[in-house]
Amino acid sequence: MLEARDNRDNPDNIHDSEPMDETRFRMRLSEMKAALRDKGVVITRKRAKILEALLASDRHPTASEIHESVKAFYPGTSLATIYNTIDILKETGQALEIEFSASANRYDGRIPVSHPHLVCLACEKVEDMDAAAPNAPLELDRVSQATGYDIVRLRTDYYGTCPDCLREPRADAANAAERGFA
Amino acid sequence: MLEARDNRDNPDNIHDSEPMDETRFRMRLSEMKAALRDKGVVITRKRAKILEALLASDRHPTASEIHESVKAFYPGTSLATIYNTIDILKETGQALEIEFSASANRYDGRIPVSHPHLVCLACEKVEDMDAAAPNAPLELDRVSQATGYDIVRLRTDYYGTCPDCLREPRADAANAAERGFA
DNA sequence: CAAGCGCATTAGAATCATTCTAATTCGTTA
DNA sequence: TAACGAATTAGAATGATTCTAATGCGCTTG
Repeated sequence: MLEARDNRDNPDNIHDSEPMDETRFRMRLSEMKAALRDKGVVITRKRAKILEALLASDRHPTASEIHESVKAFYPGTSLATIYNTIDILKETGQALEIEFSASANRYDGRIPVSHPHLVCLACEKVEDMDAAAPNAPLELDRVSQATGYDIVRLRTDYYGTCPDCLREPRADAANAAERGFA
Repeated sequence: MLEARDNRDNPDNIHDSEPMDETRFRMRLSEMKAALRDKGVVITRKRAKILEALLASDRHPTASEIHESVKAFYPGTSLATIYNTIDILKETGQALEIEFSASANRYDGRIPVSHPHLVCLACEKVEDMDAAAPNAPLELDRVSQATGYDIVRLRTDYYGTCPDCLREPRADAANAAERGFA
């Protein structure tokens, strides 16, 4: 998690955009597989690749970005399979859907519980913000009691321009395209 | 319309779902018109009706709900006109778009600055939650400084089931909740 | 090894909100 | 009244997602 930039010295750092390290990646991957198997879901090779693509990206991939990743290994893969698998992940609580209407939805398999996101309007990437996450359950209770709602999920997103895009501003489209998911 | 629930006695009440009173409605309406005219936008009769429909609804209407309202007065109105006017309202900062990918976007013309919403997954209505709004500007600064982003907008939504739907669960309630947001 | 069952996968069609396009109409001003 | 630009229109286009119906694959059982 802290391999590229070491920002442990900065107490103000409240977001986490680092790639997962190998250990964490593998742990989370088998956690996901176990959770699926518990529900009777068969882990096919394609499905395994979809889980890997979801975890490997540090940008919160869209369905079609995952599709591209998987097709590198299994060229004949259909988009429908990606959506099917994502649905299973959502149903089993193993992935979080971050909804956008202007562009494609993005998915978080690393931290499948509600937490704040940083959304860059220039390059469209989505980063996790860890700081406020622990408060979330308390917050749900507080709002439930205050409003009479039965609150089950909280969405908190901050929209703006990320440091990279602030540094080298370009046409939004070009910038977004260039930073395409691998 | 909604029967006026009197919840002034409840100090815990932090949401506001009441219809606007006549005075507030008219004030906000002329405020919106003035803001548009300042930008050189002509207020046609249809556009005026669109603004009224946006303000009159206490559910944060969708484009097509506004369309239905306006068609009662001007039957030939096209959906494109609704979207055109909404675009102008967004551009001039007079309406807030609440994005959903699973269903149609909803719009808030009453409080056009970012504030928390309560989203009912059963009946899909969106209510304002006033409590935390004053903190928003500070929050943007805090997050900007902590993350290096230039944060311009904050979205906070609570998803759950509203008191009305908790009281009388409908057949499609569970269905909508499941499909809507995982 | 063969047969059969059920889930996984597929291509392509369908859906739905939204945006675009190009033509027409309206309102204002000269 | 003429003429210009903005407003409005119907319908086509778009793009993400979901649906459908057929096919394929892996597993189990005999």
